[in-house]
Amino acid sequence: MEISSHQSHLLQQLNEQRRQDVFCDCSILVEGKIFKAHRNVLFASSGYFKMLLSQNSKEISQPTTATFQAFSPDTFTVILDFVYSGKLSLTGQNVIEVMSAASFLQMTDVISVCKTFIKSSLDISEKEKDRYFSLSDKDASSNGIERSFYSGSWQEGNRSPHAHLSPDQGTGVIGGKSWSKYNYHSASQRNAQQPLAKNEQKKESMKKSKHLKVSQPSEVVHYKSSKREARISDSSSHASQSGEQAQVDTEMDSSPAGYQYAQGADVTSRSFPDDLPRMRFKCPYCTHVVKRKADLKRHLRCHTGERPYPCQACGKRFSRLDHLSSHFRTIHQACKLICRKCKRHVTDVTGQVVQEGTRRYRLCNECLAEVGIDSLPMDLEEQHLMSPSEESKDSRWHLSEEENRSYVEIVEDGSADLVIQQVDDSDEEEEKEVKPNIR
DNA sequence: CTGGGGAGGGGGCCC
DNA sequence: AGGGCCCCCTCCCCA
Repeated sequence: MEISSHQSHLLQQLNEQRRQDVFCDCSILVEGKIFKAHRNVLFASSGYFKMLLSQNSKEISQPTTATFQAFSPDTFTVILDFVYSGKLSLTGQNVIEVMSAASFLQMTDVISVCKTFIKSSLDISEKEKDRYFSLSDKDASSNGIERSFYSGSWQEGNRSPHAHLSPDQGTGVIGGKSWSKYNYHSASQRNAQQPLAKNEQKKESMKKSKHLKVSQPSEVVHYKSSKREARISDSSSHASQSGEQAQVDTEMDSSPAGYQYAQGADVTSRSFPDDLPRMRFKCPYCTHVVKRKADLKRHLRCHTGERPYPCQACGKRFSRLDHLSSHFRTIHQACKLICRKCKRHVTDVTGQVVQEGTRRYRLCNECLAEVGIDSLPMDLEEQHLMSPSEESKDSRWHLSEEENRSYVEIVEDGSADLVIQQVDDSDEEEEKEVKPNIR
């Protein structure tokens, strides 16, 4: 016969003992703050403590002390509260640090919940954007053009975005049902439903497979092929690891100088010399370590596949605003003062901008003559396309009815019609509608 | 088949 | 913290 309340009661009792410092045989020093705990509980909860305490098991009569500077006392409070209660108090502000700490402490359940939390957070932010575009879609649809791809992920399963618990509010409970109610879409799944210019679809479909792979944590070790990443991975001998847990374990085991499990070891000071920044943020998906939380947030997008910055002109989505800006300048604004044909430097006088579909580039007058284009279009409708940076300053991808219409028309117009325009480098660039107008 | 160029993408870091 | 720039790498296309 099993009494179901026994486990929770036992944990409750242990937590009470911890709070009252009863039978605590372990002290954890985090940035000067001392946490009392029970060796047994820590041993059972954390791979890190398991290693640490098993090394010191012979000295069981001595109280164990561990010192951490890799995370803040607040973060460790969240971790320790989880260990003694099963409840993980995640917020949008602390999730990165908690995940980083959990990775350090080898607490895979916590890592998983953090990942789920981040995913749900990304889903919500994506859905908020999607909802926005969906609202804009009504404008587009009213013009007779369907753009159902943005709202597709919602309709699936009749879920409302508001049915989701906000990551900033919720508390996940491992082993409970609090998280199971979420039915997440991976970023790659979302991508599959997003709009693409016709000429991009083939390319994107190839890249999607990459993203699908990335979105599977168990395969992340195999994801990177760049030399840069290889360099990072080399330091911890990850080549043969296949699973996420194995990866985490290896990080802890094979670091040459850091992560040593000695009594009272100041792990961070061994890992990072004094002249380096003390706080580092480790990616839970790979071995990458960054100095700033913002950089980790940015890096995480390469694992989640989140692409929050769509190009207004062609619909292609980017994970970073600067990449979108670069794309927009290069592809749609013809910012390079180089003749695309002969590669010579051109000016407003010596060259002109040529428009091919949504793509714009420059040709020198000689190459223009060679191609056989010698006149400017006469009856182009005006089209206003803000650069991504201007757009983000303004209304954060807000599409007015007018802009929305022109955007949709451009996306739909995949023809390779050539349109020549006068070079206009002013910030308030007035672009012309794409129309077949070349003889 | 191969080399060059364009475009995309990731990291570091400054403002 | 976010934006943006620079650098580097990879992939793809094309001659």
